[in-house]
Amino acid sequence: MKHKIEALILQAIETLKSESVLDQDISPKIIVDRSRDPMHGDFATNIALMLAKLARLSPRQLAEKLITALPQNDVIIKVELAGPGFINFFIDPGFHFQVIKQIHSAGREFGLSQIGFGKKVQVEFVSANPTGPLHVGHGRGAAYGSVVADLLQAVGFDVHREYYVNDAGRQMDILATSVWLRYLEVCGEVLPFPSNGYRGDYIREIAWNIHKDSGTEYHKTASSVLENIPPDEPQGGDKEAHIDALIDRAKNLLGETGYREAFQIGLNTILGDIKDDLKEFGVDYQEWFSERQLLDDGSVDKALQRLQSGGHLYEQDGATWFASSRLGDEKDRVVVRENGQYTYFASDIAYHMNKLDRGFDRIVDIWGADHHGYIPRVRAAIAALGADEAKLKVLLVQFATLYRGDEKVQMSTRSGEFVTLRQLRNEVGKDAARFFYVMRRSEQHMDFDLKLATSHSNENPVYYVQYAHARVCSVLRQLTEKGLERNLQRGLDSLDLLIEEHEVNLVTSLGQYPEVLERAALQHEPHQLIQFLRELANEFHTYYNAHQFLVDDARLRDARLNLVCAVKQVLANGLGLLNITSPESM
RNA sequence: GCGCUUGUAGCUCAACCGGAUAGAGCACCAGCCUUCUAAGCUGGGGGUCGCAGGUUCGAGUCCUGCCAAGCGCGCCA
Repeated sequence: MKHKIEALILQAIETLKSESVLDQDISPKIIVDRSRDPMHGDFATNIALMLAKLARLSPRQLAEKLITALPQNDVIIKVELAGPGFINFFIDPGFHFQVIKQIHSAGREFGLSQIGFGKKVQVEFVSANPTGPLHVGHGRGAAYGSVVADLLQAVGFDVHREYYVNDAGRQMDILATSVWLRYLEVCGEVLPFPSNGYRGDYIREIAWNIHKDSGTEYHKTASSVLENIPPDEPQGGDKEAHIDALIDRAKNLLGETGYREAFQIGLNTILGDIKDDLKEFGVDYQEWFSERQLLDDGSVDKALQRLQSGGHLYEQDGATWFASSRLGDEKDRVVVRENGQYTYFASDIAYHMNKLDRGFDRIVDIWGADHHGYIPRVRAAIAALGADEAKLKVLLVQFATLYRGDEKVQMSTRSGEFVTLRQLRNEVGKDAARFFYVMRRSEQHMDFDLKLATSHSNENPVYYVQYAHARVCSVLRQLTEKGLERNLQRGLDSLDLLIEEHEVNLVTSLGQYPEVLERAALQHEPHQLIQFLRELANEFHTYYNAHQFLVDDARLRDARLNLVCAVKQVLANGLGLLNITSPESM
């Protein structure tokens, strides 16, 4: 409808151009908005205010001419000039009600569109290091990312969801070594645990399982492990040097293959947990992309060569630098360290080159807000690789500060003290958790009160929306119990009986659903969909309290049932996009 | 110190690429269940949109400065 009016205005402008009221070369952006106040009709445009200067007319004069030039059509019953020069459009109420027919025929498809034109878009999100289970901090990125991806798909993009697995690098070595040291404890060895190691119970579990499956295959004595290892921090040493020495010792004592095996078992176990968690949380990926693969298949080399040939690399202090400051970054960045190892950034350049080479029209990276300083260097890399950096869209998710009542919950992966996503899901349930996470704008800091979220009280707004759905189902059950049947066609033929204010409001809202989806998707703002669903639920509950649906008049009854079934359908569609269930009863 | 993000009702948050009288929920007060689920509805109080300038027909929204909070400024990931 919005687009229809936009088209009409455009025609009117063309007419005025041909009459030389407007210059030929102007091509204004037509903005049509839903009117907030019903007094102002259904839609409004400010186009006359925008173009008044160019037309050398007062806004109201121009609006007058535009209204006159508006082509004949069958949907607009009244056009008004208002205020400083707004043009308000009043839609034929009968036309509003046609949306009920559309909803009944489109069903689950209602609201979907093709404005994405099948463009290929890659969405990468969560990508947490596989060094421990996902915690509630990752939950927001998971919920947000998956809904952003689903929304883009709903409006016609070809979406590829991806998790970048950081299965290389020092953190993974620390993980493997932590597992091995715990394993040695299971074997009966007594040795101090490094302050920089991963201390979570899940490490012990993995160690225990390795011992169960492989016995003493990786067993070495404590003395051979600790011999000549520099002291840990609590003993006055350097914790980094200490853990690095332990990593080297593990590689020496276990040998390349032995170490690799232990490493792999740890990785597989944790990554497996992460995959399970996300799946249970309603998050599905098309691809789990391995960082190690980039290193192993020479992609990182290739990426650096490409930067080299473009003249973007230089040597200094024994390291290789990427001249990112020439491309908008604060300073240049090291890609190959003095010791010959690639930095994390090097593989990230390769990863983004890979994304570009796969032919995505758009690349969406969803990161925690603490990584915002990373954006300029990745943009610089994309530009240096010769690609259009506008293809990259980075969306930041602020961390949720966790509270239990008034008390702030402190979390640290290393110490193993955190609330896992699994715990949250078990306590709150998938529906409430997802709803809660996506309810606010992603850049907005968020207080997540576990006490509130875990309490199954009516304060949780997800129940409010779900309840509206369940109520419609309940009405339909009542209908059957009364021995009545719904006649769809009779209802559709009787839509003109829906004259109550509540009914008009509901139908108007239903008609907005496709616009809401479009906006939420293009602006990457799932909370707009939530907002809409809450409003729709509110209008339904109000209607429910004000009017009886199961009335004696069969025509009115069927018309109303068609309306509430349309509401049910849209609620289910919206909740479905959020991957939240639509219960038949509560 | 520099950079990014945020600042709206007592609390948590909305406000559609600048638009007409800034809206919800929670909390508070007063009402509504012999009628389709009261996890609901109706009404009420509650605001110098952080502060000060600027841009224009019009600013919570854009620009500048200041104040405050979070985050970031490694040859870590």
